[in-house]
Amino acid sequence: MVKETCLSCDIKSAAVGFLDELQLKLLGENCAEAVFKKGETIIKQDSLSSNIIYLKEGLVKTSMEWNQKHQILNIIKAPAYLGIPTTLGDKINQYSASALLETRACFIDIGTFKMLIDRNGKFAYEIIMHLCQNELNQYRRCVARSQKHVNGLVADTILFFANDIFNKSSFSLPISRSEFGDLIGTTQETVSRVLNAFNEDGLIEMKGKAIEIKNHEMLSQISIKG
Amino acid sequence: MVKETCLSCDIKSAAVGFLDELQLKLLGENCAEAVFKKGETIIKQDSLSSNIIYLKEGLVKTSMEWNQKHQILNIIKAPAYLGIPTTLGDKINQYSASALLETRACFIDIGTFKMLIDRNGKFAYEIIMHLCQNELNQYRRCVARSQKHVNGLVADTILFFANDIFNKSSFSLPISRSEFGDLIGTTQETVSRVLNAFNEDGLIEMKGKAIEIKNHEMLSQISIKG
DNA sequence: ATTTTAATTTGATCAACATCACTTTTTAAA
DNA sequence: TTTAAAAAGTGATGTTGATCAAATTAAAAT
Repeated sequence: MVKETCLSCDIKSAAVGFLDELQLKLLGENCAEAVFKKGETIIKQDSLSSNIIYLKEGLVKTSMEWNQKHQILNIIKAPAYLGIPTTLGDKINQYSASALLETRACFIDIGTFKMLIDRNGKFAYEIIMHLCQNELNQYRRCVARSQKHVNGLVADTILFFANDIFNKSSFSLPISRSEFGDLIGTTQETVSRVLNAFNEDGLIEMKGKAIEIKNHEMLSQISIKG
Repeated sequence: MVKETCLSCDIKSAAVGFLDELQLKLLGENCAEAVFKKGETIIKQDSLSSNIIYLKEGLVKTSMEWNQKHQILNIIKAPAYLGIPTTLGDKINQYSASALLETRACFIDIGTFKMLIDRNGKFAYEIIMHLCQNELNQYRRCVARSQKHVNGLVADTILFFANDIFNKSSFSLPISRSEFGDLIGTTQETVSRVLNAFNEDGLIEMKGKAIEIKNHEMLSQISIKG
């Protein structure tokens, strides 16, 4: 198998787009691609953080465990970086990441990543922008989660998958009811009840994991009102 | 009044510590210091974001408003940067910041800040580290807030002020009961009740805003158990 | 000093959602 | 195909903390 070089990669991140040929070569020599099946762990909380990860294809959740409970922090769709905060911010991984769908990921050596930040200001700036936007999103999620009621949060999540992840109003939910609960800070039972209520009311048409949005308008209303 | 130059500033950030003389001069020519009284707004949500702010002295809260309710995102003690995510991540400020105590702050021109990132890799790397650590803290706070009960959150907050902000077990709470509620996602009534219960039980000694921790051990237990 | 305004406390009631217990359905394994 | 195991649905009950209402205290303003 011929190793794909970063030079020829057609799904470069915005940051990598600013690297020159030499830097791309350096990156290519210090990264490795791996494929994760649905459910497989990519980053394990409490293990040593060792690589920056760039997702080329797939869908990933990040989650943090605390007192046996765990909470989903984020759902990340390729192409995107994964785990920069936990890799650069701490020696030990502060959260886990696992594949929600089959996922292809490049593992980039930290030393190389640091070197690129050091040598290429445009690269560094793109990484900074990315971190800033991430943090803003995190703030928004956190505020929503603590201020909206479950109906609003469930509506939010359905719209999130439809609009941001799958770009269509009909999709297969890539998470269980229990994970859905971990994402919005509630229990699987409550998620089940709310989803079924939405189904009854004709807002969505649902069979198992298959969801189709039937009333986008009403769902947005519920999302906004909370 | 003689303008204090960044060169002679003795509370430089770690990042600024990596700047050379020329870059320090550039920074000094493109920043301005201002003093905010307790309660004054430093960053206003929904206004245009225009400067990176470096806090030299004081204490600040950042908060996000949504549906008339607002939530405190963070309490930031000088010396520290303020508002990098909202300034670099969006044209419009996504959150507000206001002084909890009298605060001295340097306003740094965005263009200059970007230039420093571009020209000095060590500077950029320090900023990146700072953003990463911030994001990890934000994750922890968010998980705690949605998984702990109010007793645990109130205990957390008392310990936070004692350990991280004032470095002593006796201090004057720089926020109202209502702000305390916004910080942990509850109401002023609930905060009042819990604080008074802690007072009754001898965990703290409280008179108005003055708080003294009497039982550090027990408070930590409550904080951990949630 | 007195009035006004805001912050805090306290009590009573209520609603949202968790928890528990159990059934049903789906998926995976043997 | 059958069995086992996980996921999802449903009802009954309970708890936490919100909400509403009012009193008290503290802080500003005149």
